[in-house]
Amino acid sequence: MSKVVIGMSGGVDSSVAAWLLQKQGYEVIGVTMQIWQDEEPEETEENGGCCGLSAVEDARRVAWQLGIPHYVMNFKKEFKAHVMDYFVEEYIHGRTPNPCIACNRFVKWEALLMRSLGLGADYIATGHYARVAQLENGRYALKRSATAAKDQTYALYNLTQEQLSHTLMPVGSYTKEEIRQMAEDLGLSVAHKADSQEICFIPDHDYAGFIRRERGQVPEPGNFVDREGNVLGRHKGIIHYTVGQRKGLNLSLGHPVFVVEIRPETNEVVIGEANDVFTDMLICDKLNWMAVDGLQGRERQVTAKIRYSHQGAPCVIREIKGRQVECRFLEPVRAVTPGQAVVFYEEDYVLGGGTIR
RNA sequence: UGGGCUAUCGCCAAGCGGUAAGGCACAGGACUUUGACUCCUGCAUCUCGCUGGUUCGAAUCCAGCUAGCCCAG
Repeated sequence: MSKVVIGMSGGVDSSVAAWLLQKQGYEVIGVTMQIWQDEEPEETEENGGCCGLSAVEDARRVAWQLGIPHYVMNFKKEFKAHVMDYFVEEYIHGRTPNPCIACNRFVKWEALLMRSLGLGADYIATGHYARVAQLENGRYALKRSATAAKDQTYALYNLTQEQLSHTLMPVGSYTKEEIRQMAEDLGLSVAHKADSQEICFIPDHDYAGFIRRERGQVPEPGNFVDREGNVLGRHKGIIHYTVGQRKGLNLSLGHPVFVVEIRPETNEVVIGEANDVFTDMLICDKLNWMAVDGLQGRERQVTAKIRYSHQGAPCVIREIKGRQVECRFLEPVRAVTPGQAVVFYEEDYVLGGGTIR
């Protein structure tokens, strides 16, 4: 019997995932990762399923209901190094990070998988809405979940072949509604728990304040300028902004204006009209290939997602010097943002992805 | 200290005697395993620079005052 470690967040999805694996005949071991929470989870408020504060208690209860062992593993060091520090560093440099992607690659997989294999497990599993498949070319690739409404492959594009080969994602074949229904039928206490959302390690949503506390320094105010260089006003420091942003600029120009570019070298935030935030090209680096082993010099027509909640847009990708990929969209896309991930899809498979620069 | 113009929500701005449009900004909510975008709701009532007057009724008419702008000195 194959042994699988399931990462249990205390949410509905991973809870049902554990049961599905059990039903499929695996020897299931529940593990909840402690990544940023304080030792004393006193604030047991409803805080979502991914990595909320009530994670350990809820996960333990579910494991007991399913009759599987449950352990808590501490990954705070890894989380701090690969997620929190990365998050702060990106903002300081005027980019907009996606902490969930880093957390998946380095904490949920790299760290948890290594420790699980060390414990004699064959696989690790999660409650993500995605599917893992081995293709005819021998490579492993993520396949979109059965429902377009809930697909989390974007946040997982950075997983390696090694990691994918030891990964199971049982809920990827179902809809969110079906999963909730199963949880209810099983009588799981977390059946109606709210979905997770927002940055888990910044519950108050004040990420600028978080960066200030982590860095111990206040971001420098600077100028808002238009594309001609005219000064339009003062900004609070570049960490407060991201490309495409409208709210919080405090600029009253009679019509809505948006951030079109952040210039860390001059500490300027460039402001433009709604149209100015559309572009038809982007360049990305730090590529991770999945369904294929690189582009081998040829161009490919793919569908690219430039943010988590993006329906995807058709584009042509090709390799350029410096191990980078150029992506030309057939129709302009809104707010291409440095630091965010671009993920390429062919059919329902993740071809690969990279970091927008 | 001659003449002219203007003073309505944080910004812009409708209103022209009948009981304060709208946009931007801002706040709250929805959406969302990132940041955003988007959507919904709210946002001047001892109130329309101040003080009086005319009128059944004034932000809207009249007078004076104050402030700012422009043109002349």
